[in-house]
Amino acid sequence: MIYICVRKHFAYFDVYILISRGIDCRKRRVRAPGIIRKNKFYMPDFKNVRIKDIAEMAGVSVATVDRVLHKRGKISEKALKKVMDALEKTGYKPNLIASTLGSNKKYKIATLIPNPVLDDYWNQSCSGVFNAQEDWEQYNVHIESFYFNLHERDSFKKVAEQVLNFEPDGILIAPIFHQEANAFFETLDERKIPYVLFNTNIPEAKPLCFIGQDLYQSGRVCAEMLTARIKRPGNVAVLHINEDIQNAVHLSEKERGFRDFFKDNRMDDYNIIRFEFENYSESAFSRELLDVIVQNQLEGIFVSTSKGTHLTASVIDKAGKRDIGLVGYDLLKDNIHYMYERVINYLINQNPRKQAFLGISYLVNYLLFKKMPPATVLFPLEVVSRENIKSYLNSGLN
Amino acid sequence: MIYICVRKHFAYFDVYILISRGIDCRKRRVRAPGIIRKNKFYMPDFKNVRIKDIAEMAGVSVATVDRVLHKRGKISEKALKKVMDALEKTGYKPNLIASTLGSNKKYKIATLIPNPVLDDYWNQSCSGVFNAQEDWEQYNVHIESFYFNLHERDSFKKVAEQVLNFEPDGILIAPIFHQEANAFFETLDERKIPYVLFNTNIPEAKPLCFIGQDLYQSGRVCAEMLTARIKRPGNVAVLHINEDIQNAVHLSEKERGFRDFFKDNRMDDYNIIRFEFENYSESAFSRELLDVIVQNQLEGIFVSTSKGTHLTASVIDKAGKRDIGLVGYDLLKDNIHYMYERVINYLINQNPRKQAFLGISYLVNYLLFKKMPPATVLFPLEVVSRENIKSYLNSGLN
DNA sequence: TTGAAAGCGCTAACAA
DNA sequence: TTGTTAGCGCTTTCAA
Repeated sequence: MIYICVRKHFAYFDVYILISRGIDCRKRRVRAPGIIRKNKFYMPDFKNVRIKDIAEMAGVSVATVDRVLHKRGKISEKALKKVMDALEKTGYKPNLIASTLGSNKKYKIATLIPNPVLDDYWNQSCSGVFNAQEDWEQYNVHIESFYFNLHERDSFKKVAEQVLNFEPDGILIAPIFHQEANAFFETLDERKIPYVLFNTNIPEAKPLCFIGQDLYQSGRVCAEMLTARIKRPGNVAVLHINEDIQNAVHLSEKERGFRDFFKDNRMDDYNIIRFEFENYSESAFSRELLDVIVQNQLEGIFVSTSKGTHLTASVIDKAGKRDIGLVGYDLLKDNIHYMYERVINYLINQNPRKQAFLGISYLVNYLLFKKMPPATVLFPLEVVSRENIKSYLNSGLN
Repeated sequence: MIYICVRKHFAYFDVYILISRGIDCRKRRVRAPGIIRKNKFYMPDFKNVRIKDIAEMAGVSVATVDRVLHKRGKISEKALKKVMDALEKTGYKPNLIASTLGSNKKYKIATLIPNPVLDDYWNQSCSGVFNAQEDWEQYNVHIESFYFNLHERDSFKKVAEQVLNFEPDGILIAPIFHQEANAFFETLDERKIPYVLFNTNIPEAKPLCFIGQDLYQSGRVCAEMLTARIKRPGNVAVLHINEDIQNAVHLSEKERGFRDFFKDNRMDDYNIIRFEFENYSESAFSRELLDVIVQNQLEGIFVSTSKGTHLTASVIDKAGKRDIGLVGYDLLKDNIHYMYERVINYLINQNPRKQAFLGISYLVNYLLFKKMPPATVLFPLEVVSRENIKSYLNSGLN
């Protein structure tokens, strides 16, 4: 039980909280006597409840309370009950600052993502990791980045091995290669190493959290924006331009959303055609795509990948076909260029930088403060156009 | 001087750092012997330099080092030099966590914003404050909200007085009333109370930070989206619907951007007409607006305020004029409704919740960790449509 | 002008 | 199963 004793002292109140066994636990001189709501004591100027207070209330030691809080060691039923009671009554919240300082642990976090050198998209993820690194270095967390080759499954396997050797306390992973990733997750689950997934979801995995976007809905948004741009209905192409088939599911979800938008809005006067380009040389791609455009008299194009977006834009630009609507993904350097050039009309921002940044934050908060992240975080489907693109480029990680 | 002594021990290294006077300050068994860069020692697994280390290097006490670090109290030239030297050599960085814990200070933050009861926009700001409150309460920061009446300048003055009496360590302000706010800022500057501005910028003020949006550009985005929606050029209206003229500058910036978009894109086939509605009763407003719509054969409407957006939508809806394009502001409950109802086509999200949340975060980080926020934070101009609105509603404060 | 020492709230090793 | 105690790195009071 909590008893409160208030004595007026000029403009102030002397406040005592008497906790259980009649112990005068605290005394403070404050401006207002505070209030009790739901059996809990609230006082603006007042100290928070500490472990020590809980211990005194429950008639046990701080170590016992600590054991209850962290579910470690063994505790008698009786002690457990008393502590839980006190916790409940006071609405105890741990002081995370004291906790990190006290534990004085060092945490190692690994990232397992595609090599940023060859791909601006992953380069942006990378920069998100670096930003997080700066934020957390004072908290005794060390982040080590491991990069695999986006085009080689074996590279993923090999680098995953390196990550294991690093013995991280947590990992941020872009699980591009479904199968290889799954094998890796098994090891992680065994060793109880928590991991956060981003960009690509793997349904079988049991990560701390997945960070990404709703791909189906993202396809719908692209359809919405593309049709807003197109003046007269006609042929519309879905282009899957990727280096490997790994992304198959990923991309077809977007296509499904894209097509459903037309269906649901009864836009029967549009004809949607699908094309895939895989492992093409640039000149071959250029030729093929041009063929597609001319032969089908395309009114609009939806590209399902970020890199594919500027590859397509480049072809359209060279062919002088700017009247074709073009919608794609992400604020890559080249995409930004073609947006200003009015070749690309809309970009959906997948925000790789923020995805990575948030992933690290979740990991750190989990390790340091035992704070559980949400199981799934789906980022907003940001529509970027010529007029608002700068506002996105200038805005940080807020 | 820093001396390092490394001894190989199987796969590990015993590392000693010998700091000045030959004191063996630390010994750790680590995986790699670390490196020296720019005369500083870096070691992944290694402890940071502490005040104690500096004190030992300089041959003084920790108290003296603390005095140097915080420029408080008097120190002899000699001691100062020695400490500065050690600080320099080691690249000392304070442990902010220990610092906050040690000082055990309590911070009071006040918010000075319009009363949330009557306006969903400010209600959302409010909820951002509450979210921040939850995040920070365990860190000994107490947030007190002070509300003024959006329609009365005097109320701002009065409540500002109350804020002062509360003696806050920092304030978050939505400075709706230009003049009154300026007077308030003077007092704050005098008393050296830091404040963060959000929503409305006041050029003369010297806040810690301003959080808002680029209003001009926001008007341009609205024009862009509205014209994407409109099928054939024609009359377009700019509607300023507000309860008072205070927002004048605020709103005309948006209008300027809106108009410039048409100019810059040579869309001469559009005719832009401006209307103001002030202090109307709902029925009068409804009648007047309907008049405007019919008489001008409007193709599209741009509403510059969030509340005005659903007021307009309601009129359009009742009149069954859904073919008129409508673009406005913010994810207010009523706006969301009319977006699903296909009356509103696009909303620009000003994100009042996040603006307030971030404002508090900046204030707390400044007070607790001496972390300086950016001078200006302009939020991205988020385009919200029927297809991506859910992704915005579901996403939290990330 | 300086230093010793007692906190801040929590953790964890050790003893009982 | 429980309690005691010495940290974590910094601040701050008090005495010298």
